[in-house]
Amino acid sequence: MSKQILPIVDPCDGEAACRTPLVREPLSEAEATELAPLFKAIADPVRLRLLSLIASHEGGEVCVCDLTGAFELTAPTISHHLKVLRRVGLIDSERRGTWVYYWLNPGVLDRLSAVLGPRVVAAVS
Amino acid sequence: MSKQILPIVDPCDGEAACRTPLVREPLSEAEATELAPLFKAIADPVRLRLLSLIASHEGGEVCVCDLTGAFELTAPTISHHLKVLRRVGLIDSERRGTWVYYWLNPGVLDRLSAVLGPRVVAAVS
DNA sequence: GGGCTACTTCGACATCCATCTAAGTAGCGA
DNA sequence: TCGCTACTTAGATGGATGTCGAAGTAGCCC
Repeated sequence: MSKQILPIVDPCDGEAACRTPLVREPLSEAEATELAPLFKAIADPVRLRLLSLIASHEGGEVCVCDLTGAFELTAPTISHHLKVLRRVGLIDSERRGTWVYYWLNPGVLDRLSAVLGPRVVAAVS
Repeated sequence: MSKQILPIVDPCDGEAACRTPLVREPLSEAEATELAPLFKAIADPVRLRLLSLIASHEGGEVCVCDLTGAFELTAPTISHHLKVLRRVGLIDSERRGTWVYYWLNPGVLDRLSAVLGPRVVAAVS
């Protein structure tokens, strides 16, 4: 009846900041300098919603035209926010004909989650 | 031999933004407005390191005097960053005699991690 | 009380940032 | 090629933010 927690997935690129949560040991200056821009990118209500709209969308990608309608903001402003998210690698985009599609880059969000939290994907033997 | 993932811990205060990760369904405007300031608070390399120093410290609390030495910044600047972290509820503090001690407020960091990530603490039957 | 230490608050300043309008680019269809 | 749609880039602007020095507050000890 003993509980056993076995981490089986580490969606990590091998860096210490990914493997070790904030709470386990002090973040180095280099790690903090690398992570801060990622958190800064999501530290805006519009970008949080954009990221969520993109990440949760059926099919994994969204046309910009589907995003602008969700906000009372001009198209350049939405474009600016998308650029911020793209610059830090959270999302990527491609033009296909008239439209531009955005999708979530896998792993990056998981890494941020892993830095903050003690939660681990676990399996049982 | 089937893997089974049973969430046993949900360090959540009951709000939707906590239970449901960003990737599962679109964040509401209210949720995004509430979460953004929290991410903004940790979206700075100095505050990330401060938070990590506090969170990972033996005994759970740290004297400010132990923090200032870790940075090449003036005391007012450190004090300012601590205030930012405290304002959003990530940390709390108390004066005991000459010194002021800071500690991590439980749950808040877990909640942010839960919003970003699909990772769940799991147990096995 | 006087002086010392440990912070915090205040005020200033330079920089960054979210937003807008206007203008630019890219594809499509007539 | 002309016009239309779908963005993106450029430039401007008001507001937020990180940092500092100086001053304020709080506790301790002589």
